[in-house]
Amino acid sequence: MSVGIRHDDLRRRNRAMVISAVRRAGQPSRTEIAATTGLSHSTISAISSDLIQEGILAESKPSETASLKRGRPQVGLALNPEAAAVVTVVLSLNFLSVAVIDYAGQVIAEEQRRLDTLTMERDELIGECMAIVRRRLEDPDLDVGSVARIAMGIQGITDSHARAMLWSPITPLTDIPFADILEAEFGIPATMENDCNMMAVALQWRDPNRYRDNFIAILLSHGIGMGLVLKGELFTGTNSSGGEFGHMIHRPGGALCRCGRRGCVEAYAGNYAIWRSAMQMSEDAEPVDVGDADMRALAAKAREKDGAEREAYRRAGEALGFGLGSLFALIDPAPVAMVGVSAAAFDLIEPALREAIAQTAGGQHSESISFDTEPNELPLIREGCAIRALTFVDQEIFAPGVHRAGVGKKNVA
Amino acid sequence: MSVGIRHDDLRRRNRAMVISAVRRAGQPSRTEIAATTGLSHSTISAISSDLIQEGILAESKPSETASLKRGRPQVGLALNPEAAAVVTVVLSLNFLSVAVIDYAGQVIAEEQRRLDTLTMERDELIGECMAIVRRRLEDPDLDVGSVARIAMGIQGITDSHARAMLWSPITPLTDIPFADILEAEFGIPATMENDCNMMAVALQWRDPNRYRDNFIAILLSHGIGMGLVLKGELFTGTNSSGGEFGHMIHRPGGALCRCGRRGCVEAYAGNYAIWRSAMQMSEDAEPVDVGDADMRALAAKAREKDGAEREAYRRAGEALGFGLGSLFALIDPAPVAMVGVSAAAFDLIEPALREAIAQTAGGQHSESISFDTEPNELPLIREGCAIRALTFVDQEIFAPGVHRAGVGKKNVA
DNA sequence: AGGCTTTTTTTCGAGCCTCGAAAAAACACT
DNA sequence: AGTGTTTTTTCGAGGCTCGAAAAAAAGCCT
Repeated sequence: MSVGIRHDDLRRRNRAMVISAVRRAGQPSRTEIAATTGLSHSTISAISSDLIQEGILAESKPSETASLKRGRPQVGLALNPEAAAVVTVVLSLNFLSVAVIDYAGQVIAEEQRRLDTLTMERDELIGECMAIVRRRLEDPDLDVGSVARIAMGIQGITDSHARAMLWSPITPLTDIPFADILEAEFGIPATMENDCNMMAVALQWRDPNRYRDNFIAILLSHGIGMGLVLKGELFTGTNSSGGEFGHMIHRPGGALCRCGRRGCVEAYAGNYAIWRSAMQMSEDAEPVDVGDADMRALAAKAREKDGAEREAYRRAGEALGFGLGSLFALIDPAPVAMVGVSAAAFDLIEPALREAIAQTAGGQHSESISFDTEPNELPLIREGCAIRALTFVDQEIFAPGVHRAGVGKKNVA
Repeated sequence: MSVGIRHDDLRRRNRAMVISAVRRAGQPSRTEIAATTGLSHSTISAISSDLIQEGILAESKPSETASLKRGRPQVGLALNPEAAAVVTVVLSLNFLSVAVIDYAGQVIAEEQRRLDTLTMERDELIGECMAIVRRRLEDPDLDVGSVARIAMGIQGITDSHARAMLWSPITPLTDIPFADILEAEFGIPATMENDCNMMAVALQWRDPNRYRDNFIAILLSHGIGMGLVLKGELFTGTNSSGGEFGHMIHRPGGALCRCGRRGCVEAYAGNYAIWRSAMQMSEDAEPVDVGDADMRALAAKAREKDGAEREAYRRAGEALGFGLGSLFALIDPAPVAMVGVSAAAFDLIEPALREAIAQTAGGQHSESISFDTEPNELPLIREGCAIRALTFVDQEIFAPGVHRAGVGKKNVA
């Protein structure tokens, strides 16, 4: 079965545990770390001493409130911002955004660009992505050698190994191995992440109380995406990024979906579907791209008076509700975050959604279903990418299996 | 987050690894174990020497083919059958079955009983279960002290901690904490497992090549159940045993399901649903219990000539296909095992099922979807329970966190 | 038969790692 | 300045795994 535990793994894992504890807590003292990890003070002392010498951690001021207490004051441990850096690249419809983030998680540089993703050629699209990253890496203020990871996020389907974009609504192009391309271009390990998965990662980071072990992040935008966390871990499919919630079948043979099939949840709840329904177009009408401003206007109209607009949102809620109900039948109910422009219209969606859920098996524990909304997905996606990349550095570079990064390599004094 | 690794955990885990390697391989030599676990020969030697002295393992003849080779012959290690025993209890419609199984996995005693589960009172049902277990435990041939675990399996929903039956189609009774009752009665740790989950466990055990990391076991019987294995681990819901595939919504507001809701997959594909449809009864008709013999006759009739019977199976296939398609949209396609009486009629179901799947997002990787059928669910459920219980003994009793079972306690010389 | 080769298993010392106890350090309070 | 309190480091003990070497148990060959 799985492989045995070697003796060296022990230190590796406990090192990773200490780093992770510091990343979570911000400026914990050694005593606090000992408490949260369950390891002894001596062990924490030894490990943190190593990490400080390697330039991964740095001592900082203790937490302010501590000065009121008696006894030797706690010494805070913090991530050394200069220990490494990561780059996030978020590619969304007509928009490309890059950020450089230090090891402590602070954004130290960023750049954004508008581009016409829907019509760009393959080489052009890849070229733009490479160019913007190169510009950031050539910044004289940045020590390129310290960049340890690039995490790219994209709306669409990625493969389960986070290497390639398989399909995306923002471009007709398919199967672009962005991770490999980035690695070849810059010699820095890279991943290609799904946008909704990164939203889920970010939510878990922002509010670990609400989003801990099991929760769902749903992107209500042009398409419908989902990031799913089960047992505290991001759930991905076996071949792809998985969680194609938007393409669960709501009504067999029903409305035409952007994916070419019929009756998907998205064909009722995606922006284009709501628009199509509000305009009283046929369910077979070709999906069209609707701007955020138009969607906001539509929501306003639906709030104003009863009519086709309100009915369109009602149908979207119904589709989402039955979809969630089916999902909940499989995994049991969990907190849900609705993200994206249509999350701002959740007031219009919610009644029908709750009504539909109540008709499903998942509805029986409806008390544990609660919804939160966040209209702006981009900051979440970037934050998720950053956390993904930083966690990789924590675990794979600063706590490697072979004691490689140890003695010799001091990134920073 | 999660807790650090103490030094003692190391031995515990490697002990568990060795035991598990022996259980999988049957009679591996120390060298083989070293190869599969990745641990050194010295470590394996030390651990297996401990385990033999504690009576958990025993040396046996080497594999027969080895005698042809030169060099010191391998000594096979096997589980000591007398090291412990477990009891499995499987409760299904009108049928109760108990087995006592030795540590090596051999059935050493069993007993079966017919009873009218649908009409029995709570005390009566519990009483019958306790009585049959007590009879087996009082068997003079059995050393009661060696019974280390009771695993009970039941058709229906159990809680996620495997303590209680929450709801079951075989009885109107609900919320029976069988695990607690068994523990209180016999002082032996017990669990209450879901039948489909145990089917999945058994399939993984029987054919680890086909059923390894991701697969689905579906019970086609009176109701529709599912056991789901993802990333090699049984997937359960957060509140319940989860995987209520049968109650995903196929057609919102559609046919009446036994659960009282409308449009569930089961309301089209459960035995009662196929029967109802074949008899051209209304979709609102109250679900009735259909015997296995009647179902087999129905399938024969459907094969014989086109008509309402064949159409009923077609509809069942369609519902299952769309349901699987939605499931595959979430988790990506995986091998499927169809179990239960209607699995014998899978030839009637499959065409419509494949057609429906092809219309869903999950259908795009249809090459990786393959179906296997197994008409008889009971042996699978019992086998799953046995493996569950034995694995528990392996991990929690013979490789405990605190080095308790070590020096003092010799179950057997 | 007896020595040689081959393969498996055990033994032994070295090197790590974690832990508990005790010591040291750093500050507040009196 | 002395005392009390809390945090951090130091130190020795005990375990664990590993690699190398030795021992064991065959078959093979002359």
